[in-house]
Amino acid sequence: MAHAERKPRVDTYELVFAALAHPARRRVLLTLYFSGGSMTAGEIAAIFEHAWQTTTRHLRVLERAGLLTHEKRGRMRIYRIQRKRLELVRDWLAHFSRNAKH
Amino acid sequence: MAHAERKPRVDTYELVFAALAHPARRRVLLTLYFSGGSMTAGEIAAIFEHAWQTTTRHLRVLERAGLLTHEKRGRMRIYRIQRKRLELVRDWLAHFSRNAKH
DNA sequence: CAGATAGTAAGCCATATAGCTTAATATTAC
DNA sequence: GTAATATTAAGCTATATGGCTTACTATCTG
Repeated sequence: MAHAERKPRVDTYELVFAALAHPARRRVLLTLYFSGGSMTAGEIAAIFEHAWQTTTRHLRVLERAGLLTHEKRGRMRIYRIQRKRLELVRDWLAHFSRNAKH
Repeated sequence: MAHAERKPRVDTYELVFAALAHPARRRVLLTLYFSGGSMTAGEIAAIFEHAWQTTTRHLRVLERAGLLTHEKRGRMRIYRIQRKRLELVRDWLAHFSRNAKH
């Protein structure tokens, strides 16, 4: 195996689709987007009824998938949506409109 | 099942995104599409190395999500992709290009 | 009819996921 | 420094998922 850094697309798809599989995580993305693209972890956690530690974990999943990034500002973490990453999904979907044999 | 189209969208998203979360299921859809839109259960199972019973289950998940339908033809089941259902995903993605406050 | 073929169903098991709770860490406020 | 605040980390548990294997059903062939 060649040396790292070369994330094959396949794995990326994997992370992204898995991340989008949970309703809470999709909601985080939507909320984030409609709130201007960035929110603190606390603000994000506040939209859910479940324990905020649970949200923390969802944020980690989203970040691993590249759908979010965060930045430390004092004692807060500001999460920012990475819209670009969502294009991966669009790309995948595009397969179904091209090169069709039918 | 010729009833209504009363399924709340939310649940539908849930089923579709969950179905797409597994690489084998995404692959089924792609293979099906690039093979002309329909294949028998056996042909689909043949593309995988895992037991075909496992594929059967994946097919069930995809069908529940509305991404496939099947039709009995003799002792074979012919699975057909429902491309239209994939538009749900596109619709969801579209949220991120509209009405932005930023 | 028997036997082969195409496929699903059901049950078992290991692992993953997503809640929870209880720390722990870091920063700001006093 | 101590306390409060913002947040993550770690560990527990229940449930879901996705493999497997072993039936079982239905259809076609002779």
